[in-house]
Amino acid sequence: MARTLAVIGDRWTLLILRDCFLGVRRFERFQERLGVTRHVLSDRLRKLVAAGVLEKRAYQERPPREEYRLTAMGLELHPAIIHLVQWGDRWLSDDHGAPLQHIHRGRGHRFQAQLTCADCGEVVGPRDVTVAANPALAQRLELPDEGRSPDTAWQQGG
Amino acid sequence: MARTLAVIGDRWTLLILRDCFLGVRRFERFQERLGVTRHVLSDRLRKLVAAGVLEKRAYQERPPREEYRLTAMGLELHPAIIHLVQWGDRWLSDDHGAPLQHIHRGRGHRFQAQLTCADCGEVVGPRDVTVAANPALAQRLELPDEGRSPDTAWQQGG
DNA sequence: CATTTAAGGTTCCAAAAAGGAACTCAATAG
DNA sequence: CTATTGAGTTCCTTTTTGGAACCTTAAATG
Repeated sequence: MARTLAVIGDRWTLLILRDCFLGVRRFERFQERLGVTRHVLSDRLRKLVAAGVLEKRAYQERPPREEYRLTAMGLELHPAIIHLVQWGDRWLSDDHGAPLQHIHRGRGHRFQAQLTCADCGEVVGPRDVTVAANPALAQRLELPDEGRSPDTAWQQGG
Repeated sequence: MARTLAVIGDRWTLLILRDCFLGVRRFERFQERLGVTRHVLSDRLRKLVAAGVLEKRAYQERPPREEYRLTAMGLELHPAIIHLVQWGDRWLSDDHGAPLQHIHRGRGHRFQAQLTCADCGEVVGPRDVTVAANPALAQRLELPDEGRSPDTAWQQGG
């Protein structure tokens, strides 16, 4: 998580990426849509390119103009971004609901995100996922132990 | 997305919530695990409680001691957090891989997150989801139009 | 009784990041 | 020759962080 946040964990980066998924590619468009200062936008785009999340390519040569596109790495942020957006739509909407709805293309109905296990296809909730130390590594990280195992410790019981 | 980021969009909040899902509940534990300054931690916890993502409850009265737990709202961030963690594990791991692995409890195998449609159960990728203006709202937001419709504009097509 | 320990914070000041507005550069349009 | 567009930089002010010390309640120790 710390690694992920080092790349996308600041006030603007996820908004930039969200706009990328909506088709925005150009500096001026990001700037006018987000209201971020040009300075910060320039910095964030440069870092995203350096991290491999976006790539910069010329879309014309005279005059030289550049655009930013999601790489394969960037495209794989899609599930996380969808879930974050839908969480906000669900819990933080004002009276009228979200301004945009997600649609499942090819099916035509509304798209509601759901987390499943790629191996067995089951829908999973928070209590269905637990963690284990990577056997390939020495134990670098001590898990907290306040009398419960970590897999149940999040529960509201008590 | 802007609404979501107003709640969870800073350098520390998602790390705090990740630790919540790992069973951490107490101020001191967050502080020692994350290395965040007490000042910032105090501020973030207060804001998360105010937003309804965490709740503060006493776990003993003499001396008074408090702990922080995920609410229903907070628990629903689980899919987003899982996806973010797995994205980092996949794209940003050093040579040895992630320190922790996710396990599908009750199945016993590794858990690999996958985004599906809650309506029809299909696995969906970036190109399967599109957006439409909420019909219940006037069109407040102009989508970018650089010669493509937004649903295909993200594609790498040349 | 004075001291120490523990949890859960505040306060204060220096350093880093973000906001705002103007300026640059290259090329094309009028 | 002047204005415009796209994509940035530069400079300066305001906000946020980081670091370290201090405070409070209450029990435990000597």
